[in-house]
Amino acid sequence: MRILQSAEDYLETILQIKNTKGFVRSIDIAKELNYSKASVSIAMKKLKENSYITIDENGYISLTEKGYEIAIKIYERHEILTKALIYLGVDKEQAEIDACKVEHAISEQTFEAIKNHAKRV
Amino acid sequence: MRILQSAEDYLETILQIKNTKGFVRSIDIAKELNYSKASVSIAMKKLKENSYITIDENGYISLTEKGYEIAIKIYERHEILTKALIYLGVDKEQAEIDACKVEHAISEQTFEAIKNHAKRV
DNA sequence: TACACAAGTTAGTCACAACTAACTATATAA
DNA sequence: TTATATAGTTAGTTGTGACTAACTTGTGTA
Repeated sequence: MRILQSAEDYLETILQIKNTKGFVRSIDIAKELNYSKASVSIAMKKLKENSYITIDENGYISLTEKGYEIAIKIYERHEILTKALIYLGVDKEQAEIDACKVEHAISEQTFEAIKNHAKRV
Repeated sequence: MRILQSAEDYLETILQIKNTKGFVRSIDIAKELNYSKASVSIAMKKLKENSYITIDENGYISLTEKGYEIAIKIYERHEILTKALIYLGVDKEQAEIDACKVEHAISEQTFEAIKNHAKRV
């Protein structure tokens, strides 16, 4: 499983729910992303098969180290890109939406360049 | 047909080939994008059906007004985003790749904000 | 006990966008 | 004239990632 945009989104969402709610189930992800239970169920199965997450006997989801690394990377991108766009004058909501798309699209090099630039100005 | 990323890419490529080569056929697009002839053929059929392009009896492709508007928008984004990334220190090649993804992802508002910022610095 | 609700799964469907293989049509060279 | 190369089309396939409908399973309450 090469990591696809959708997998990155799921992992980021799992981290974000974990941080705010303390625990993560499929249903929490479905509500957060506005997806059906079935879609999330299938996605979690794949993430589990590929060792990005574990699911305990009660359905509680945890990130593995491998999963966490991706989640935190995307999460950091999300935060920084959103702030950068807001700084440039974009509405908070639009900044969120666009950051969420851009965070998956850019290379490490481009992200670092943007981050450094943002630090300077 | 809502305009999808792939359609934007095709229209931008048509404009770019037109500008450099003077004329555009399906095969030129296939070579430029590294797609099969079949894929381009099907895509052109859809773009024609939805009045983004016209195709004359010899297979030469032209943008309609509607198609040109999208093509030039994406083309401008591509140019400006690429330059901006290079300015920030990203390799020319990587800047091209990332600009090509980001150009489809961002809203008008975000692009204008980036453009204005780029002008200032 | 029986019903109801919440959470999760499975099966099957759909749209998108690429692919290969095999075909047609046309123009050019041996 | 026949063979070859170029351009384009059609049919069918694949992978991704969403969907609905219908099911199970577990828990808590009348």
